Amino acid sequence: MNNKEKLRKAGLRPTKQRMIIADILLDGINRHFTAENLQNEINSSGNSMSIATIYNCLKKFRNCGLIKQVESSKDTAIFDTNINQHHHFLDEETGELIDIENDEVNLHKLPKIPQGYLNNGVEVLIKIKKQV
Amino acid sequence: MNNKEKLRKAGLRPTKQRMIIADILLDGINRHFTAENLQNEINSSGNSMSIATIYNCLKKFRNCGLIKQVESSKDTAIFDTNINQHHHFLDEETGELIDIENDEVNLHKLPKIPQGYLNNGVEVLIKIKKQV
DNA sequence: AAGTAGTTTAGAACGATTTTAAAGTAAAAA
DNA sequence: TTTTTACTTTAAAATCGTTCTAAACTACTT
Ligand SMILES: [Mn+2]
Ligand SMILES: [Mn+2]
Ligand SMILES: [Zn+2]
Ligand SMILES: [Zn+2]
Repeated sequence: MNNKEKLRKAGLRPTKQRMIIADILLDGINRHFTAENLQNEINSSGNSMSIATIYNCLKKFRNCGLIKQVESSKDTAIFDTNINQHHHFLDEETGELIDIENDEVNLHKLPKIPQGYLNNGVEVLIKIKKQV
Repeated sequence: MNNKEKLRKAGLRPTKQRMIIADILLDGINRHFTAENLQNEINSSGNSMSIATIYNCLKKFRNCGLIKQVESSKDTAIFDTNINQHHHFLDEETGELIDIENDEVNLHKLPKIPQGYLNNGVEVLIKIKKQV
């Protein structure tokens, strides 16, 4: 399925801008990135785009499940092209995230989900720091 | 150990403002809160404090390990008085966090820590959503 | 082709957080 | 105790990521 079809299937009009972003993000290589990172990639690819459009687009892509947003205590939103359930290493010093595939973690015992709620995904974060 | 001693031990001068905050946060009851939540509690206690001081203080407390900051994709920082290693349920709709004690989770299989790094803490986040 | 609903954009606005710089306070030195 | 020093608090301004506004544009439908 090409990117135009992916956008259509997600219910999004394949505009020029969304195609530019899809071509960058949906190339099968997983990455963690900010809106500014993406704008730099867009610029490097010889295109340009308003930051408002980039935010609009990332929000749409996220809400359609084409990308994810990572939980982060940094003040800049971090997005993730790996939409499979997976986990992360986090170097808190640098903010660097490294993917951990789902089958590399095994949760043996899980607490009971609170009354009236459903489990909607489990994420493991392993904080790491550089060895001295 | 009283709060004045706790601050001294953490290397912080026990100023009037830090004592007011310590009296609210270090009462043994665990909570998740924002800077604004804390300012409201300070006001309710008959005191008042500049928001800059509240941020200064929260940063110092966090860096000293008296409180933690939670990983969150919301744009407002969320702090946690539970400084033990523990986990969370997160209702993504409301942002509500519920503590999971460390012994309620058992990680059977963990990936190898990347070369040159040390494990610096594991956090499990269980996203939950209200049952329909 | 014409209509319409959705999209892009520059720039303004917003909200959380940090910075500034001056006044105040706690601890150390005398 | 007084003096000195470094640290802290504050209001206000600045900063920065993100969202909003409203006008121009474009994709899709009729
Ligand atoms: Mn965040
Ligand atoms: Mn912000
Ligand atoms: Zn990832
Ligand atoms: Zn907690």
